[in-house]
Amino acid sequence: MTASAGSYNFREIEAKWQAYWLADKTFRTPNPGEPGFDAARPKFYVLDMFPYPSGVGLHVGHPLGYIATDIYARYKRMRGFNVLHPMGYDAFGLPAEQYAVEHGVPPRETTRRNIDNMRAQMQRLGLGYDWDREIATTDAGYYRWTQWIFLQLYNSWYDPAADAARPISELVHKLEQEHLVVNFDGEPVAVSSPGLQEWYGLPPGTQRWSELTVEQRRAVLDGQRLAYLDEVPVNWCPALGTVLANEEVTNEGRSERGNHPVFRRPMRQWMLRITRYADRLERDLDLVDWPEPIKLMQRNWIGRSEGAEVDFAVADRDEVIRVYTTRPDTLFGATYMVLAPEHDLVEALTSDAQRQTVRKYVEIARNRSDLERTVETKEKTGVFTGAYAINPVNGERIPIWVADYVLMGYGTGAIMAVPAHDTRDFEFATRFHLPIVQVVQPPAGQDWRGYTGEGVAVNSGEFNGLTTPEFKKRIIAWLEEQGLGTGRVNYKLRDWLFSRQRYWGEPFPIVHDAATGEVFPLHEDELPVLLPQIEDFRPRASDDPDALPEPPLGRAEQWVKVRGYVDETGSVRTLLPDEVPPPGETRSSAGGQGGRVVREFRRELNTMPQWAGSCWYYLRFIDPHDDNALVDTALEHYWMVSLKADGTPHAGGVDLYVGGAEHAVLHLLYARFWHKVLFDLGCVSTPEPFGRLFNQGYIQAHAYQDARGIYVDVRDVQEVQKGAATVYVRKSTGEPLTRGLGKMGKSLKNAISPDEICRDYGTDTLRAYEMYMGPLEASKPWSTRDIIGMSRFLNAVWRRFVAEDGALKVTDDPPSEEVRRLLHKTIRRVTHDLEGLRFNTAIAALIELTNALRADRMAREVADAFLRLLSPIAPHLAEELWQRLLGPAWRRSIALESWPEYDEALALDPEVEIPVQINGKVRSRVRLPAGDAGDQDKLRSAALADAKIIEELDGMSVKKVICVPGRMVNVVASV
RNA sequence: GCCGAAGUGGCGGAAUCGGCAGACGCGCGGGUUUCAAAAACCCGUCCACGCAAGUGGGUGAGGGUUCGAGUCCCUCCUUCGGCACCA
Repeated sequence: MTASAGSYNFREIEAKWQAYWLADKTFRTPNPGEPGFDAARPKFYVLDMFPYPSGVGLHVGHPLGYIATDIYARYKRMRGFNVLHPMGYDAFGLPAEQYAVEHGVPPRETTRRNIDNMRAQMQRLGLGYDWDREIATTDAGYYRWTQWIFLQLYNSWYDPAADAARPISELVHKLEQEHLVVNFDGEPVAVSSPGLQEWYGLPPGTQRWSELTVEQRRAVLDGQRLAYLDEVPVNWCPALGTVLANEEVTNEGRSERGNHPVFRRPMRQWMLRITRYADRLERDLDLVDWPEPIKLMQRNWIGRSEGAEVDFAVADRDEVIRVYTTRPDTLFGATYMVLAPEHDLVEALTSDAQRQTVRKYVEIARNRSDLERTVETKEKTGVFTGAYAINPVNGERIPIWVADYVLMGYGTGAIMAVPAHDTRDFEFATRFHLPIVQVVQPPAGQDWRGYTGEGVAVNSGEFNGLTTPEFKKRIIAWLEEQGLGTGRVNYKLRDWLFSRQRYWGEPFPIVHDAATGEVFPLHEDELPVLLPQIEDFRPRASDDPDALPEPPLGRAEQWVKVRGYVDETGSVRTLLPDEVPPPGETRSSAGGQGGRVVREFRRELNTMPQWAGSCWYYLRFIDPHDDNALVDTALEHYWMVSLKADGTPHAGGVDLYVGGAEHAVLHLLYARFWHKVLFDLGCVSTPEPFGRLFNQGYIQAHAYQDARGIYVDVRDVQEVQKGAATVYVRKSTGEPLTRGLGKMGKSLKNAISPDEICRDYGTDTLRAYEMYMGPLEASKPWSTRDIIGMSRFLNAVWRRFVAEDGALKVTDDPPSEEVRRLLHKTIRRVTHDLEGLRFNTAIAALIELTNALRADRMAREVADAFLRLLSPIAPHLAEELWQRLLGPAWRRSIALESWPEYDEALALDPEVEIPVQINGKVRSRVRLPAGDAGDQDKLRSAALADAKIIEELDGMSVKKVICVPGRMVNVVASV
C-alpha cells in the first residue's frame, strides 16, 4: 500500500518529528537541582513494566501499555506536572540466554543487539521516554547495586521486636548484651529481665551467646539472615540445567519456560527469607490503589490462615507430635493423625511390624514428582505406622498414619485428621475404613458427613452447643491454659529460592573459604563482581533427573579464585597477587578474632534469578548514573513521596505503574519485598513501591488450525464468502481451516508486527487504533481491517487544517456558538477520559468534534485547542499541524505546551430536550431552557402541558410524577 | 474443586449516580463525483410488522427490588484468568 491521494504524508512527518524529539531531548526530565528543573510543578512518576529484549521482535500486543502510558505522561506534562517516564531493559535471565544459545553468540552480544533493536522500535512508535535515563539490568553500573542490595539482605535479620529488618550487627549486639538468648532450636529469644538472669535463671532450654562455639554462633546468625544458604527441596529442571522458584513451575509440575519436567530434589541453594515479611506484604495491600483481583491473587499466594498448634502425645513413648489446624474446634472429631512422608518422626515411631511397608511408602513418595502427585490426587495413598497418639481433649488413642497428602512444607508437616469435617480426611478415612465422628452440626437439611462449614458443636463434651467461631476462641484459650497448644497464624508463602545455575545473571557478591568452605560476603567496596567472559556459557542440560547442576561460572577458572582477607566487619576484601593486607583486625560477627591472614577463596558459582534486576529498577530510573548510591536520598524522596489530597503521605512512590496481570504474584511480590527491606534499612522513604497499579489487557488475535489441529500462519489464510457464511481457507492449498481466538504470539502463528502497520498506515494510526479498540484493561481481538477507521480519522483531521494546495485552512474569525460549545464539551470529555485512562472514549469525542467541523473553515481558537487535545494520542500529526498553525511564531514542541481549559458556562446547552415517560415508556419529548430543566416544578409542568402527553393520559389518573432534574420525567398513571 | 473477571447489533465497543440502550469506529446497503477505479463526500443500518407516521420486542437464561434495571439482589448457563491435597 502506498500513501494515496487522500492521505497526508505520514511517513515524512513521523520521521521528521521522531528525529526532532531525539535531537531536541524534548522528553528529558531534569532532576531537582539540575538546570531546567521547575520546583513549582508537582511530580508524577509514570512507569511501564520494562521488557525483556528477547530478540524475536515485538508484535502489536507488546506496546499496548507503552502507548497508554505515553499518552498519559504527555497529558500529565501538559497539565503542569514534572513527569518522570523512563524506559529500560530487563536483560538478564533465561529468554536472553536461550536466544543466545540458539544463535551461538555470547548473551552479552545478543542482548546489546536486541536492546538496540527494541529501542529503535519504541522510538518508531513515537514513545516520549527520557532516553538519558535508559538502563539495562545487565550493565555493571546497574547490577553493582543489585549485588549491593543482596549484601544488605545477607547482612540483615528480621527483628520481631521492631517488626522490621535490622543490620545483623544489632542482633549480635543484643546477643552479646544478653537481651536475647538462644533457644534449643537455635532461635534468638527475648529475655524478660536482662541482667536479672543471675537470680531468675535463663528460660528453660536456652543458652547465652558467650556459651556458644563459633560454629554455633554462625549457625544462629545464618538462621536469621534475610539471605541464607540452605539444603532445601527445590524444583530441579535437568533440561534447563537449573533450579527454579515455585513461582516458575506450572501446576502440572513443568517449567514455566520451555515446559520441561521439574523434579523435587534437596539441594544447597541461596534463599531469601521473604516469609518474615508475609504479614506486612499481606497487610500493606490495604495501602495501595491496585485492582482488587490482583490484591486478592497476592493474598491467596501469601495464604494467611489463623488457627492453632496442638501437641499430641505419642502413646507409650516420650514423643510429642505437633500439628497445625485452622479448626481447633473439631479436635473432638480427630480420629487419626497423619505425618508427611518426610516428617522427622516417621522413622522413630514406626513399629517393627510396619517398618518395611512404611519405608517402601516413604521411598516411593519421595521420588514422586509434583506432576505424579497431582495426577494421582483421585486416589489417596498412605500407610499405618503402627503407633498411636493420645487426643488431648478426650484421651482417646488414635492411629498415626503416613500419607503424601500431607505436605512437609506447610504448618508442621503433621495433621490431626477430622474425617467428618474435612474433605481430604473424609476421602482418606473412607478408603482405609477409619472411624468418622461428627462434631459439627450443620444447618438444617445438610448432611454432616464431609461438611466443612461452620455450625454448632456436638460430641465435644463441655463445649457442646458453641458456634464454630466461639468454640475456636474458647478451645485455644483452654489449650494455652493446659500448655497443650497455642493460637497461631500460618502462611502458604515459602522462602524465595534465589540461585540459578545459569551464566546470564548477576554473580553473587559471596566467596567461600577454599579450605573450610565457610561463607563470606564481599565488602561493598569490592562491587561490582563482574560477570566473567567465558567461551562456553551453555548450561549442562540433561534428561537424567539425577544429574547434578553444574553452574557455568565454574568454567571461569581464573575468576573463581580470589585472594584476600577478612576485615573487621567480617567482609572479605580482595588482594592483588603480590599485595599484603593493611594492618588491622579480622573479626567476623560469629567470632574468630585475630590478625589479618591472607586466605584463598572461591567465588560463589550460582547467579541470581531473572527477578533480581526487576525488583528495584524503578528506583534506579530516578538517579541512573549515581556511582555513590543505588539512588540519591533527596532525589528518591522527591520522585517517590507524594501526598494525598488531604496532605497525608501516599503509600507508595510510583504514581502509575502499568503492566500485564501475569506479574501479579512474581515480580510484584518480590519487588514489594525488596522495597520493604530497603525501607526498613532507611534506603527509601515509602512503605510500598507502587502506589497505583493498572493492568492492561491482552491483545488477542484469531488463530487458524487445519484439520489436524496444526496452526496455520495468519498470512496464509484467506476469508471466503460462501452464501451467508464466511469460511476460512489456506491460501496456498485451499483447505478449510477452523478459526479460534487466543493471545497473540509465536505459538499460535498469529503475531502481527507493529513495523508493518506503521509502514502501511503510520505510527499515529497504530497508536490511535490500539487505544480505540476498547478499554485498556480489557482483552480484545486485533482486527487489521478496523485500522482503516483511525486512518480515515487522522486524514480527516489533516484535511480540516490543510487545503489541497498545502495552504492552512485556519481563519482568525471566532467560531460559531455551537462549535465553541462543542469544543468546550469535547475538552471536558477528553480531559476526564484521559484522566481515567479511558482512551477509547476520548478518541470517540475527538472524532465527533472532527465530524462536526466538516463544513467550517476552522477557527484558530478551535484549531489551537483541538491540536493540544490530539497531541498525546497522535503526536506526530499534532506536532506538524501545530508548527504550521503557529508559523513563524513556532518555538517548541506541542508536548511542552499547556493542556486546554474548558469553561462550564461555554459548554452549557441553552436549551435541552427532556424525554417524558408514561409508566416508564418514552411517549414524548419537551424542549425547555437549560435553567428550567434543572427545576423539578418547571419540568413537571412542562411535561404535563405537552400535547402528546395530555392525549396519552386521556382516561387515566396521574398517581405520581417523578422528575429527574436535567434528565427526564416519568408520569406514573393508571386507568 | 475453590477464588476472580466478563457475557450488549453482523464485528470492536458506548451508556460518571439506577434515568432516552446501541455513542464512536468497522462492515454492509444506497447515492454523489469519475471514462473507469481508488480515495473522498452524503444518506441509511438492533430485530419484527408497516409505504410511512408509528407500534411491539430487545443488553447470556430465569426470578426479584424499584415509578424506572445493561447497571442493584438471588439462582443458573457460558467464556476467560488465577490457585489447586496449604489441614
